[in-house]
Amino acid sequence: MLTDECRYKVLKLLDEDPRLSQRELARKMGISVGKVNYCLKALAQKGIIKASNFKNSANKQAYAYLLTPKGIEDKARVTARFLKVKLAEHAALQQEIEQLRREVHTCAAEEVEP
Amino acid sequence: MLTDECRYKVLKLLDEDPRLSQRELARKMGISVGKVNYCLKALAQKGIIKASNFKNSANKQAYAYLLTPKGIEDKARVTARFLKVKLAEHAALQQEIEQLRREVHTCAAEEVEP
DNA sequence: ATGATTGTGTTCAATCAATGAACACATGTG
DNA sequence: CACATGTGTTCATTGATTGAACACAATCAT
Repeated sequence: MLTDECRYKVLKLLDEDPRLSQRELARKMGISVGKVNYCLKALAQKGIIKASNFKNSANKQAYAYLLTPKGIEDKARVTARFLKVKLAEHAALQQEIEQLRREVHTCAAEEVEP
Repeated sequence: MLTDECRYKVLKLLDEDPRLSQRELARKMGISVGKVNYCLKALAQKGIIKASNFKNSANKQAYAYLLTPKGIEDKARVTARFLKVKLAEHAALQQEIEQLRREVHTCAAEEVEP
């Protein structure tokens, strides 16, 4: 896939340091190299990142994955969207926690009375 | 699988209404019937729930999935554990949101300056 | 009565994201 | 030169999840 979360994290990390290898990205993101590779290709195809010397270079060793102007724009958009989702999650979680607190109390009560 | 989340939700819903069908459970939990069936069997095998007339009954139409005493105990334990996890998630989310807020601001700034 | 419809639980082949070992290549090292 | 290390890339395998299909029971309509 290429979820918003993945997209956001990749762009954030590459914006901070475009010279991260796919394995470093994988480690920092907590996903596999295969998935990182897939995401990078997807983002490159969308023109969101540009790998310096992608595919036909004499120096195949390492790439720098640079955000294109479109990429910077996209990063802002995705980040904002992601924030929105997280805020919603936060609110939902808050409610769920309240519910859980009540559950814990009633369960504890049930536990006592035989 | 039989995650804590699944376990908690099933026990909560069945505690509220043991007469829920597997399809109703699936709908309320947002998962497939197959998974519900799997979870119920797992919980039954653990002795956490007991299906009235499970497997060898004249009336095969519908079961009531009742929490056993062990089930009630388990529900309390799982709920507490689940609450703990959710609180941790909540804290993590809070930090992530802070981070995102900063990101949004810097991105917006970058957007302006050419 | 009997056929049709609805509602059970159950099964299991198919799906699909995700993994990570394996590969080809390039560079650095001894 | 050989060897180790570090790239990106590939792809068979894994494993959870799905949901259509099935057998059975009860109810409804004719």
